[in-house]
Amino acid sequence: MAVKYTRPRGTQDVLPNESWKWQWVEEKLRRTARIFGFDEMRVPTFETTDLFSRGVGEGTDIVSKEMYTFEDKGGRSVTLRPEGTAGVVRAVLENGLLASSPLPLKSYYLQSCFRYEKAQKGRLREFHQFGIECFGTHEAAADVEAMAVADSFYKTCGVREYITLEINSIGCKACRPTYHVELRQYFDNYENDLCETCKKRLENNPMRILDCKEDKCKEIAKNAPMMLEYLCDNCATHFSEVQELLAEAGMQYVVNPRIVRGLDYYTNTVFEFVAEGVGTQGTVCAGGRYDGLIEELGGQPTPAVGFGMGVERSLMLLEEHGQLPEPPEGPLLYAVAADDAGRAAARQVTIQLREQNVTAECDIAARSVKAQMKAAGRVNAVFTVVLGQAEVDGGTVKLKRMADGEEQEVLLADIPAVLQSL
RNA sequence: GUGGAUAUAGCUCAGGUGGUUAGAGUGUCAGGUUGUGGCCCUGAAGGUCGUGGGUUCGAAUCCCAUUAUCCACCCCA
Repeated sequence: MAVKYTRPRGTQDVLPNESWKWQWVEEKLRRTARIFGFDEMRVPTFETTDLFSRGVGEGTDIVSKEMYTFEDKGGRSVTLRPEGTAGVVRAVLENGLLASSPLPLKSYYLQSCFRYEKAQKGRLREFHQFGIECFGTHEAAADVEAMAVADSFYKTCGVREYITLEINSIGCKACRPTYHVELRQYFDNYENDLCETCKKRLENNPMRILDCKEDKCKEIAKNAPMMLEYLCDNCATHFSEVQELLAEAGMQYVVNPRIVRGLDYYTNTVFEFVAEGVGTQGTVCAGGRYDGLIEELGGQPTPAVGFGMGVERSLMLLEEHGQLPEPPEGPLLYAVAADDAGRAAARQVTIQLREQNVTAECDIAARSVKAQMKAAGRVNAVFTVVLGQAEVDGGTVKLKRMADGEEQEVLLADIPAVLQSL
């Protein structure tokens, strides 16, 4: 009796006919990172639970209700990473990189993350994030370089024009508290008109109200004081430097004073790349500065900036705008066998080509010539050759170009050389 | 966590008011004579109609429950 196994909710299979898209995007991301001088960092899929509750923030939705947390056999509480930054920071500290490697330290990652959410379009429980982190400088140039990585990636993919870069500053330890007081005072006047969740936010994190999607809250928030008006001199200067450098780099952006990130560690500059029509999940890449996180996780106070980019969402965006390339070519040669002598010859040619790093295939399913030709067409083979006793005896074969059916006669022994010269 | 929709072949879907062996397209495999793909033609395989109950002589079809999926809210990448 067959039990049917289905994949867990919110997960996805990438099938053979789609995997090339992933590889293509991944390669582009890695290449972009390399061009900007970021090196890959690979960290564990799970970490001590505490790292995330500390790093991401006890009060955030991610930590309070979306983590895949479990106890291992040793009784330790571990968690599948819900985001990339905390783990990277942990690794950087644990390996003493801030003391031993040249600063700024620039690294990137491409990995899956896990969040226990109700799945929908563009929102999965296991999803993939590309991200970069830059440690050791508080300069605005670092903020802008981070944004430039994403900007450049989207540009080379041909979708930059469908995406808006929104930036904001949410202040620092010095100026945010005063703003919070002001903000709370403002919202206190409207407390009864706010939605239920916002009433709670009023206590915990009043800035989140600015971000609320409820009409009534939006209406109230319209006239609320903005963080930008309360930035201390340092933050204000920093923010205007960011904008100058963005302009200098020719990067289109808009200031959106309502951007509030959902992770606690952000300070100062925050930004989002927002696209239309990726489900309702418009944010395709988001990040900012997190000058307090390293200290929070036990390191020396160190400024840092980075972002996370949703790979699935970016892929959806590329697909939607027809910016994915044609599927890759199949094997350069498919050697078709007509009889036993031909089978041996086909295997031989295939082996030779593969040894020379040329993609080649032959039938391994004992199929008819016609079926083999069909198979060759299906795998997108560039050339085919039919081998049988006659070819083996005569030593010449017809190399057929599948695209137009044109055949050229070559020596059986010359096939590798001919194909390699193309 | 909240709301809405849907569940029939690998995929996309038909199957008025319940009635014999549940269909199509596509995909897969095999053929259309002797050793050649894409088009065309033929055939085959493939479904306990999500699952469990109920109504009925009889349920893919009506009712209830359950599960799953999708979409949206929340939140986020």
